[in-house]
Amino acid sequence: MVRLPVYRRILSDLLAEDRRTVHSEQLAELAQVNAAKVRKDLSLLGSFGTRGTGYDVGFLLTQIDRALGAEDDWPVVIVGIGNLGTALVNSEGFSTRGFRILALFDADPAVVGREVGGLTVRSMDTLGETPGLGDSAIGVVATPAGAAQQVTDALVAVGVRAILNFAPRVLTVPPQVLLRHVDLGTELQVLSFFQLRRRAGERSPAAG
Amino acid sequence: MVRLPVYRRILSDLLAEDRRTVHSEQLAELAQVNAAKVRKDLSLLGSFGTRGTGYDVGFLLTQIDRALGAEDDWPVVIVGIGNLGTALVNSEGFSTRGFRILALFDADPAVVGREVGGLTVRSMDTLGETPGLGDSAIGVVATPAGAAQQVTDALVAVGVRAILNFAPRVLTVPPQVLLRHVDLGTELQVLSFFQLRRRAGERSPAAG
DNA sequence: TATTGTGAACCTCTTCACAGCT
DNA sequence: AGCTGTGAAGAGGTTCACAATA
Repeated sequence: MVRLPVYRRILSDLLAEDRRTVHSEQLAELAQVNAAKVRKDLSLLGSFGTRGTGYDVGFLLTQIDRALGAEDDWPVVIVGIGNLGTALVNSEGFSTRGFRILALFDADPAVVGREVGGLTVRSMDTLGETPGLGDSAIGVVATPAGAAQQVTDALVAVGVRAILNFAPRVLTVPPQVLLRHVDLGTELQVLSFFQLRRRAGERSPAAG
Repeated sequence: MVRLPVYRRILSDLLAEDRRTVHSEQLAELAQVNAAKVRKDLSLLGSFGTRGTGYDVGFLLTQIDRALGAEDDWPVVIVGIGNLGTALVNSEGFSTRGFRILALFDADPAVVGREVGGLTVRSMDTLGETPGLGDSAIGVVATPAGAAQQVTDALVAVGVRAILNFAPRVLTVPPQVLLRHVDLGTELQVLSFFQLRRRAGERSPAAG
């Protein structure tokens, strides 16, 4: 389920605040969804709640991690170590929860050799020599739009079967490759679209 | 519709390649969706296709822009000018299509005063003095997790009614504020989740 | 002929509502 | 009494399939 990572984030925050238990209504409010949905989602993992009390935060977290494969080992390679790539390297979520950054690549000779987050940035043409880069690896594209497709092809060529694209360019991949696109500008557009619709609703409540 | 920005991105790329027309099947493949869905989505905007031919790329782009409010003016303020914030400032999608970066803020005195993308980073306590910061403004939170809620409260206090959160922390906002969360680590988890499920399906095809 | 636009069927996700457990 | 887990109803989104049309 696509909402599990959201619950995970919430539970993790709750745990940091020493909250031991939580019930579906509270989770629902924090996740901006309906309480029944939370219960249904969580019941998919098994019956981990206690009637009358709620869910044990720590235990639920463990169960979600299991479901998300966070106990597996997912090697990650990041291509394009500009501002965005650097932000990703240093982002907590990229080196925990089963993910392990294997190598960083960049085409720019000025960037190659630089140390970022404890790893040395390597030249793109050494991609094929990366040890541990099997078909379970996830490739992250954080290059400018112009280089994105070429980089993607290179990743696919060395056997990467899952790609997370942050470049503002539509990519094409063979059918066996899983592709997910996060366009930062798109997110902004989605937000303004909802805001627009909401305002329209305010002006003409009958339409709601 | 939440897919319009995706079509927009594709059309924009096609236009850059001098493609003048496109039909629903092609759009569908690039957007990784079904052709009927594309047609239904687009027909919502009006009847802009030509039977037997397809859609005019440039014209369709204009129509999507109109629907997305890209002809409106959306002032954007970004708080947290680290690697991620800097990437956002420089990202094409944040200064085009109706968006206009109004001001940049950071709490770190070492960052305040620095020039990023043609704008001078300002101190957080000057937030309230930003001219043009009405209730149509969008606030972007790109701070570390620890500062995110506090920054959000400050944005809400000065009248911002739409917030895009990139910090890995669940935020709470009053009901009248629109909140959207992009957690970069979450995206990675969603990808690995699908990959996990796909592999499970390969091992036991009966389950699919 | 090629492709759109769309009613209708279908399906999946969401929400309700409550029995069942603690 | 409080809250989960879930069948059933409902809503919304997706896909089919084809008439309409360039």
